[in-house]
Amino acid sequence: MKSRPTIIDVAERAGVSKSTVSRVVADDGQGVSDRARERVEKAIEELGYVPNAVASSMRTARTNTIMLAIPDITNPYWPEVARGVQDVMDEEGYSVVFANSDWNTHRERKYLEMVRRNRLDGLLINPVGVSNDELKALAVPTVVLGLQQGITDFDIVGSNSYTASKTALDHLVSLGHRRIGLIWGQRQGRVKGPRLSAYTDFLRDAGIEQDENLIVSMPFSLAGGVEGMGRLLELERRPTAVYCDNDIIAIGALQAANNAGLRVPEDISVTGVDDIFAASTTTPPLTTVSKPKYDLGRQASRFLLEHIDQGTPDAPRTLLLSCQLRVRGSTAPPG
Amino acid sequence: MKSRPTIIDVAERAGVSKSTVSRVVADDGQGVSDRARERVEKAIEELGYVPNAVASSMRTARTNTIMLAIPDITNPYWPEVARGVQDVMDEEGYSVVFANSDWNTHRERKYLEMVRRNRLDGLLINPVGVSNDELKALAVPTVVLGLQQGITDFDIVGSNSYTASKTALDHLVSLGHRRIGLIWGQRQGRVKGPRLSAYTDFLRDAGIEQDENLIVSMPFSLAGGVEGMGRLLELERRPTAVYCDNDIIAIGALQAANNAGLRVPEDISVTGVDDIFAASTTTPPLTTVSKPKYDLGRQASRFLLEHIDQGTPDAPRTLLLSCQLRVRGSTAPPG
DNA sequence: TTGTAAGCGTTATCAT
DNA sequence: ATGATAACGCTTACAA
Repeated sequence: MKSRPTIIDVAERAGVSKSTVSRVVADDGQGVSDRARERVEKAIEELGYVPNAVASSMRTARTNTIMLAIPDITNPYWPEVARGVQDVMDEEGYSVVFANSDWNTHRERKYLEMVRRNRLDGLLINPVGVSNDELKALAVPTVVLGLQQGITDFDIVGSNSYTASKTALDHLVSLGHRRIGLIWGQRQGRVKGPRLSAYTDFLRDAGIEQDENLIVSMPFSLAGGVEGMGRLLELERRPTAVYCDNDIIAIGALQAANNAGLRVPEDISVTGVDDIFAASTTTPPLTTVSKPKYDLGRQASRFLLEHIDQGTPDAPRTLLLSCQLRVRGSTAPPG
Repeated sequence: MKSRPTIIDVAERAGVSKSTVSRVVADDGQGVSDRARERVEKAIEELGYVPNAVASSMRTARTNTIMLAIPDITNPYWPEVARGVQDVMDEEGYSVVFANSDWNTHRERKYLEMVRRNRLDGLLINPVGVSNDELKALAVPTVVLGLQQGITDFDIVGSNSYTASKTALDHLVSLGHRRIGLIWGQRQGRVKGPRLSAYTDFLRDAGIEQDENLIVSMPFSLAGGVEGMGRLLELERRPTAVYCDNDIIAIGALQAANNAGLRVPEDISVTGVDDIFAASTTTPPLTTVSKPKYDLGRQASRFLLEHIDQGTPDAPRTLLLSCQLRVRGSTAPPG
């Protein structure tokens, strides 16, 4: 049971030095005679030689591996983002290590340490607890996924939910709605939410009277949506439409409306945000604001690769991809 | 801009040798005096030393990293499996690299090569094209996810869909259905499907007349489900219930039934397999066979870790986790 | 208990 | 165009 052939075995077999073998493997178009190249390639073939990336990393201080740290791959929002990341990294010959922080700062910190120990080349992160400074202390090329309060020194790639929310609200208003509820998702004390300000700003600009009672704050879950819609339906003056902070909440709201014997959209309209798969399979299918999830992953990856190759640029950029309103069946003029 | 401190820096600062530092870092409870340990720990602290895993791998020939190769993380079935893998690997200090083959054998082969180059410690794979022999040639601890035809030399962790299908069929029959359609998912010429045999076997055992027309084969997609249900509804003698090969197909079938003006479950019952998130949010919610996706990931990981730690066992095992029937709203006695 | 020293498989520098 | 040779940072016999 002899172990894997090394560059030396190849060199011996080809009758050249390690250096030459290394040169043909690197394939930089460096100076190697055709004759030498041929013999080396033949030897590689015969021995089934596969270069040892670990040894290479040792010398070059590059691992060609990055980490993607997100809260939870099980949340229907993330797989597409992950796929975007995966695809561009793959093209560029990078491996991507996945990490699920589970909204747990402690776990998240462990991942940062893993990045250091394993000398990963970069980090793509949707931070749930770590600060701008901690990220800075990591001293590794980093791009942040999603708009985050307090992130000032890194490139950020997110989506323009402020504008997107306005589009959705505009859709509702143009249908004739004036009394619009908001089920707003609780983030753990971070971003107060472009979506909340979009709501307030929009209503003000549209000259619609604001009503504190129409705003409820709920966890990002089906149950949160159910509960939130429940609250809204208890109101004396019910909303005719409800704008939910994400699709999962919206689906919960849809269910609550159904359970209360209301028809959607005839009796009440509902909209969500994200456009996860399940949003298209409800009855009625959910009108929602589609986030460019896949592209978000791709763009963030491109930025990260730039940082890795060309060093972190002087001024951090914020790239906001635009969202798209997908009008489906859950919205209609007020009954 | 000095680079990261190495074990030598720590040694110097603590006034000991590298070996000693290495010993306290390894923390094997090896012979190290309390005094030495203290000084080393202090030095590590002060310097902010983080061991270089790459260098370590170089010596130990272990990377503490495995690869999870699946067709597509975007398919709602996989994220939970991935999460299971992630969680146990995390506990054991392993990183997991993700790879999406996209049902492309070529891509899949590239991933196998990546496993070699990067000297990964193990592979968890749902093979889409590579053969048992190719996997064997990899010579890396491997566990296969999902029952696969032709895999003879590896541990397999899957779910008992044969039994599960029978349970679902039994549910339908006990509700009174006798004419049960099957929308069967096309795999790329691999497993003919325990689900198909389950169907045939079950009907035979239940003394129900078989009808070729009730079996249609479709791609694993929403469109496939729509189309499949369409075919079934064109039949002179329509089925009163349809058993679908997975939830996505079932959801498509549900939509087709709705579009045809049929009520589910009053006019026709529908069941799926997998229990993806969207299955619980349709109207009516889908009765389905729930696969132990998370556990599947966990179990497969445990097997893999055994192989890594104790070497590949003599006889490959096949572990079939059992599925659970989830009766929801899409099934009822025939109208 | 501690230290010395020999690798691990590459890449990069410097001669030739 | 090619070859010696010195790192890279760690682990692990073996010696002391």
